Amino acid sequence: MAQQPTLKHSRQRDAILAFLKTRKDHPTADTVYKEIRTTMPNISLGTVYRNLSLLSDRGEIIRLSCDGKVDRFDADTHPHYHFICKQCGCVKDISLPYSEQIDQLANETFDGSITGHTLCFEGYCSDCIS
Amino acid sequence: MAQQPTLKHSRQRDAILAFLKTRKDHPTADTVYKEIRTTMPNISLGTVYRNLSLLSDRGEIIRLSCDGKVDRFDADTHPHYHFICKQCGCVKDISLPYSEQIDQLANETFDGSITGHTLCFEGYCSDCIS
DNA sequence: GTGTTTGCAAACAATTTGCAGAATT
DNA sequence: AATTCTGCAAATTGTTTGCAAACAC
Repeated sequence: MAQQPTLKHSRQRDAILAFLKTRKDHPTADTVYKEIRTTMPNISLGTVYRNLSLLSDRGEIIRLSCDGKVDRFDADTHPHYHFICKQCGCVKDISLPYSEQIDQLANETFDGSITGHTLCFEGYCSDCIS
Repeated sequence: MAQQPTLKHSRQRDAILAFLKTRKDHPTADTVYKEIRTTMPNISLGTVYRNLSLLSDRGEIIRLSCDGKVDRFDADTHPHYHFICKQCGCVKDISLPYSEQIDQLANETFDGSITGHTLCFEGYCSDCIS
């Protein structure tokens, strides 16, 4: 779709990607911003948003829109499912195998072309149950 | 969760629900607003939002957050799956049976309690393919 | 009459964007 | 030197909220 302009290196982008790789809790842009700022104090929120978009456009990270309000980001790019807690809003990975067959199945009766799907479970996380 | 205050009748709410029942394309709040305004010119956008939230809280309609940006609303409240077009953004119903088993399956390895899921397919709709 | 709902406008939260200067190739 | 990238601030978008008047029961 969008042709890629030559990509230049940037300390900021490196830091963002590196940080995301250390986290399994699917941070929001704001969380990324606040964390990175502890080691790189003048990074701006705009830069964080720009790089998160750039990275997810290039498939180096995944953008999650589970809750319909805040986007979250995941450095684990292999297709997998998520869970969102109705109480605290935390997002976790679900260890079910990703099913390509369901796309075929859906395609059979669909007047168009299905290329993938996102599946988000909801309920209460272990912390919110107790 | 939230205790229900006695519900009073409102022409606006009736109109919104009636309108939604005539549509299968999962309109956004803004679409609802613009449509209703053709027959009820001084309805306000705030009222539309308030009633859409109220109706979905009461389970009379469903709020869809497929694309992570705009919410859409559906008067068809029985659990079913959706499709969103990567090109034009239209949202359509998918005629796959809703699977309760998948929640059980996910629950088996999940440290918490899963109560449901939302599944959204993506790809290109018939109009965008040609 | 009491309490809910409305219209309006202002407030809000998340995200995007324009621009001049800094960094990368 | 040519471009991309950054910081900053202002702009945009979608949605929520406070308030006084209007409406429903």
